[in-house]
Amino acid sequence: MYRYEYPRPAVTVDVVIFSMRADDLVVLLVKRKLAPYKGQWALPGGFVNPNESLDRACARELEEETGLSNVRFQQLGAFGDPGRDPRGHTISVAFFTFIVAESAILRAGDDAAEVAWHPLANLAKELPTGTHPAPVRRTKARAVVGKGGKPARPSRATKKGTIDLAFDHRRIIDMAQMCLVERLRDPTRAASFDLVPSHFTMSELQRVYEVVLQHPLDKRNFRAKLLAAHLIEPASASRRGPHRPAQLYRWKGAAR
Amino acid sequence: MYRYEYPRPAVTVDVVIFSMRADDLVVLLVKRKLAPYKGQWALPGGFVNPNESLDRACARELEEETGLSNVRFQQLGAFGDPGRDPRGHTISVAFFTFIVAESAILRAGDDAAEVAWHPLANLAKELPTGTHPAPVRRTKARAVVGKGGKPARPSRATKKGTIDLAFDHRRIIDMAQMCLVERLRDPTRAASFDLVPSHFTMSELQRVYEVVLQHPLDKRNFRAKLLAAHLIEPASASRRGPHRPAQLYRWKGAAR
DNA sequence: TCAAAAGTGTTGGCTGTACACCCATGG
DNA sequence: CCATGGGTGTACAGCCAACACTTTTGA
Repeated sequence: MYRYEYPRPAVTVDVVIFSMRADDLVVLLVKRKLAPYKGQWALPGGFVNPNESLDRACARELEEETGLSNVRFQQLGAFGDPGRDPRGHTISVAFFTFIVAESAILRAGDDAAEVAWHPLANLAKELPTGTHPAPVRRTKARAVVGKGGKPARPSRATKKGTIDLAFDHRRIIDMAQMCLVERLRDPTRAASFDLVPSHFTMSELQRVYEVVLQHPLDKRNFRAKLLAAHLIEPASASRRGPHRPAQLYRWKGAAR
Repeated sequence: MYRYEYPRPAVTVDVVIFSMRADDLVVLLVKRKLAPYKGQWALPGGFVNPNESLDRACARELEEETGLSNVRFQQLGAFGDPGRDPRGHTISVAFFTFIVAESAILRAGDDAAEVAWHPLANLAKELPTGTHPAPVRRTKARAVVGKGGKPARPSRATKKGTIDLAFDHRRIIDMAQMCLVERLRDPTRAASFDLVPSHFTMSELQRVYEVVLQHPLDKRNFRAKLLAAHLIEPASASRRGPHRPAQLYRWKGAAR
């Protein structure tokens, strides 16, 4: 038992980790082993320890619940509406980032019954005041890329199979997504995310952009803009499949 | 006494309110009546009450300590490094905004011995790792505006008269300033601040921009850009001093 | 030789920036 | 009539978006 002269809200951290899988923008979620929201999917996160910085708490909770380490985050903001946690007044500081799903070895631990990537499209939308909105549902695994220029309209029918998240985590994810899109517009800021493996082709990087921004990009413009930023440099050539081999690039300040 | 099963950090809010006075960018500070940092200047702020949203806590604390109300904030982020508060682990959620100093009626209350606007230039700089940096000191009340294009270099000598702030408040102010500058670049976002009174001339608004951005702007470009955004509309003409009268404008969605 | 992805330049529109002179007023 | 700030337009540069064909490879 811990005693304080004045009441204190609890403080948690929550982590939004985006990635791309099969041309879908996905988020890393854990299935809660404990109440509240037992059995529901939620963002990895948990309570901040005494004298622990927010960044450390974030890294620790992520490691405990998903097995991931060595991930660099950006702070998204604090969420403190009363009622956002049924256990009582809880303030959550949210962080977000983007990593390469393939390089992430997941291991459910601690309060997590399960860890998995979920396409954003499969998550039930937050009710934005008023009627319950139709959940987004894609016709195919292939994302909006190449769909014409505008994001695909979600189908109108409330298809079941959409996942309701615990707490206000859907809202946090929405804000993180907006923030991610914002950062991607500037290549310099975008470079602080692990959008692609250490060595990558232009097309690979471009595909990530297209999935996150939800619209197709022009190959030549993309290439030109990125090279103009002088953030990447050529490495050695690759080959693959029945195609012309592509030039590999790496980030300029890269250690490996 | 309040008891919890696990230890909890304390949660506070801090408010950075910028304004312009005599061509200086100023911040609203309170002189602390209580320990820690008793007698030192600090941002208005304080502990979050049970079941109080962060925004409400922010508004309440501001009102209690400075007498200001009806101020709309933007969240800056959470600051939670252990050691930032000598009383123990404390997480602060910071907010910021810009208001018109002239329309603000200040009244020190609560834990504040005094409330006052302070030019940013008078605040001691944060030590950025390494040697103690020279505090900024302006030669005149006139800010950097018209100084050539680049911000003025601070003089090298550690002039006394600079104010050391409590806690990590200097750092918070620095981040808030960066964020404010960022927002001002887009007129749409800038409109969410009270940069000028309800009716204002182009020059008045431009002067605010120049003080915040710390460099002079071109009159014609400024005017053109702002009118192109369709955010303001002409009101009725004014006159003043021995000059040609200036057109008054107001924000388009404005109530009054 | 075919399918599939890689690679490559130019153009037009828009946006930002630099720049100088006349105007209306009060004193 | 003069000092003071108000008001106006144009020209160039850089950035972004649109656009189509050739190249290289494996099958």
